Amino acid sequence: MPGPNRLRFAPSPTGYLHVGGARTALFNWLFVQRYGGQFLLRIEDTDKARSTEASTRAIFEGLEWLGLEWDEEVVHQGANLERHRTDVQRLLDAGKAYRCFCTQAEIDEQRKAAEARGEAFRYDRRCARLSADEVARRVASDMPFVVRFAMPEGETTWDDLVHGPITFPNKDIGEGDFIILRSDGTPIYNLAVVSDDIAMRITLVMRGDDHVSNTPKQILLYEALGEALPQFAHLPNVNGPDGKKLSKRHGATAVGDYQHMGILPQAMVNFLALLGWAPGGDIEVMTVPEIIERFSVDGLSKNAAVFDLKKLEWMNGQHLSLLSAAELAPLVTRGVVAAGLATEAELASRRDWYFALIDLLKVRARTTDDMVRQAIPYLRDDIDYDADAVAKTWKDRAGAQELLHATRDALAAAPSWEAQPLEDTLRTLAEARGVGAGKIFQPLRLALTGVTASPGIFDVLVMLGRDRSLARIAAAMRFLAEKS
RNA sequence: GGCGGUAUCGUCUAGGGGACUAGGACGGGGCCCUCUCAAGGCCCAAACACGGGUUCGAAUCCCGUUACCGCUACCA
Repeated sequence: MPGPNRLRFAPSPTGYLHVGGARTALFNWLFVQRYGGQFLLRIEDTDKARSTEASTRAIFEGLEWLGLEWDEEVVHQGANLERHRTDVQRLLDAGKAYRCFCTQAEIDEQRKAAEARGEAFRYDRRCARLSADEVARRVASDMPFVVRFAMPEGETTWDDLVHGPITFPNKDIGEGDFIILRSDGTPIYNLAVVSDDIAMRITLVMRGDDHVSNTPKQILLYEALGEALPQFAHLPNVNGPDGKKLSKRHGATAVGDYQHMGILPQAMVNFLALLGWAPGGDIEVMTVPEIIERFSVDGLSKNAAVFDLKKLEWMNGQHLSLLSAAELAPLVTRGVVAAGLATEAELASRRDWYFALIDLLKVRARTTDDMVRQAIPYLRDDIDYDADAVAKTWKDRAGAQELLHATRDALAAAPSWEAQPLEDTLRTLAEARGVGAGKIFQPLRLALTGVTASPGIFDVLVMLGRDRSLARIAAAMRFLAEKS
């Protein structure tokens, strides 16, 4: 096999980068990382009406976030119009394509008639039978035409890297002699793709399953052009929970949405990689280098996969735990600052404390957004009490008040403000009062954090510090006094 | 309608003729740990779409049926 692998991801810039596209890009990238070669990016912007600059940017941003760096310059398909026309001309010169002067209305009529007869429509190639003189005369008189590919007899087969051999009888490919050049002189998708893949010296076309029926057309085009064929690999679709193509109706579909939900790019990559590929063993949580090391085309599966948000969140939690506080800090800081909980400078000024907080929160969070939410009691001066928690934990207001009072006195008298002495203090208090330690911890937790779920109570006390802890308890007592 | 693709627990999948009383993971249920919540550990429920072959033997190979998906444009 000559030359290095050259693969490309070729999205059309008609929206954001959705998870299916990201998965396709990822597999192309993984193949190159694993087997060597180049991963190229081509923007298929020949449909001017639907293509936007903003969505091109969104695609770049999505790929960059995932860490899927591409090689060489980005190719914009729209810039290659001249080559596309030249390739059409080559086909025309070689007699592999011909001008068709049938109007849209005529074709529609034929199509309708065929349907009425219950038959599949196929172009009757009447224009292929026009004499050279007649064609010249019509062209000279400025009669509009499209260029059609002259479909050969026989059948077209390729050995798909994921599906194995796939064969199409040529008579069943599309509507017969398909159009390759519009009457306005612009190329149709299949021609543009082939022309570009040849120019980019692509050796493996790895794309979504929805392209399998385009493949025989493209193979025929390569052959008519006298060019060597690349290999093909068609990845199964990514569907929503109802088994239908993933769409907005299913919730977040853009990779950017997951970034904003606090999903880690490495978790997204890990999750996406497992959608349609399996390493073979029982390993699931992997770093990107581990995925690359294990990646193999043999592990690609043929069947469509359903995107399961629950599993993504679980996986994100796994990756969160894998990262150090230092690695997580920039991500969490962004959220903390955006939520107006603290400034970057404030966090930097007590770095050790901040990192300790991150370590405490990361194990009980599934996203970085969760961490920001859970960090609130430690960053704000005042806290709100969760209504349900108050109703349950401080049900007996007078009793709770009295208990908090005793707790505060005990804590205020603690020999030092560290986890172990604080634990000894509170357990001694519980014993003295003849109650289980939990009976003291929960009301205290609510006073300290406003909620019933938090890290261990001694860690909370330490994170809050002596002054703030005692102040919180005092505030809770005032709250209870007012309410009773 | 035609053509193509796919078919293992609810979901992601392992499995490529005997190692399958079908394994792992998410999710669900239970227990343990425990100051709560997570994390972690242990356990439970849960699948080879159906029908024919081939074979001593089929989740694995072949054919058919069914279901689902895709394509069937002067969209990409």
